[in-house]
Amino acid sequence: MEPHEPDLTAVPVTNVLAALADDVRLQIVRALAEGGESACGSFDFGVSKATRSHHLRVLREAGLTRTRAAGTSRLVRLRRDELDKLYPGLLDAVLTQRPPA
Amino acid sequence: MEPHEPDLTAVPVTNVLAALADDVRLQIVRALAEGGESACGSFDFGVSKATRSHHLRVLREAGLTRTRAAGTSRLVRLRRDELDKLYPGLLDAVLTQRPPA
DNA sequence: ACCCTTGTTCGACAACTATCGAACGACGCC
DNA sequence: GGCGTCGTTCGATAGTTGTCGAACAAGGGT
Repeated sequence: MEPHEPDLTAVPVTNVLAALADDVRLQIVRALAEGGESACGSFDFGVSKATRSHHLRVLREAGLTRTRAAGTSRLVRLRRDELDKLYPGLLDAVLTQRPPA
Repeated sequence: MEPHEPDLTAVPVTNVLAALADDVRLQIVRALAEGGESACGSFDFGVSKATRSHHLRVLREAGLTRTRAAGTSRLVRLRRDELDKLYPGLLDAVLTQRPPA
């Protein structure tokens, strides 16, 4: 089964934005941006593994991440270069933690 | 009744992104970015006026636009300065028309 | 071979959202 | 005052999405 990793240019902008417009997924993206390639299991944000798997699929199908198998785990990484090339400033704008004031 | 125009810093990023993650709303935002302040009625993107009104409210409540009454119309404008300050690069990244290839 | 760990998939369910027509309200104009 | 325009709000509906538990599949270790 192919991992469904689309060409980023083929994904409508609205899909990319929708993928980022969820708190859990944004936390995943932040963790990936900071920690680099990580196993799915490392994202414990208070949701079940079924839900986590769902969110990872949404991110993957929106062209935001790539996944590869590694033993019994799967390693996920941000497609940062492509993202920055196609949407310069988007990730930076979204990832930056804003001051609470 | 106040027009519900929140402080941008009080709006969660996910709300801003969700507001942009819709094709109709993105067209509205693009039109505003190009044409400046415009009347609600100038956005005819194949939806009813009820739906248009709904989308304009979503944009307003996400802090993306401001609305003011002007006679029988209402003029909407993009809060571009604030947006660019708080999320530098976001609008630029999203507004740029992608090459179809 | 067995089991444990890691993820995915499958319903199911609740919540949200985009859409519409119709009713309503506000304003300007004749 | 009366009418037409512009826009909002209401109620309904169909579709999408976030969430879960349970079942399943694939690997690694012992």
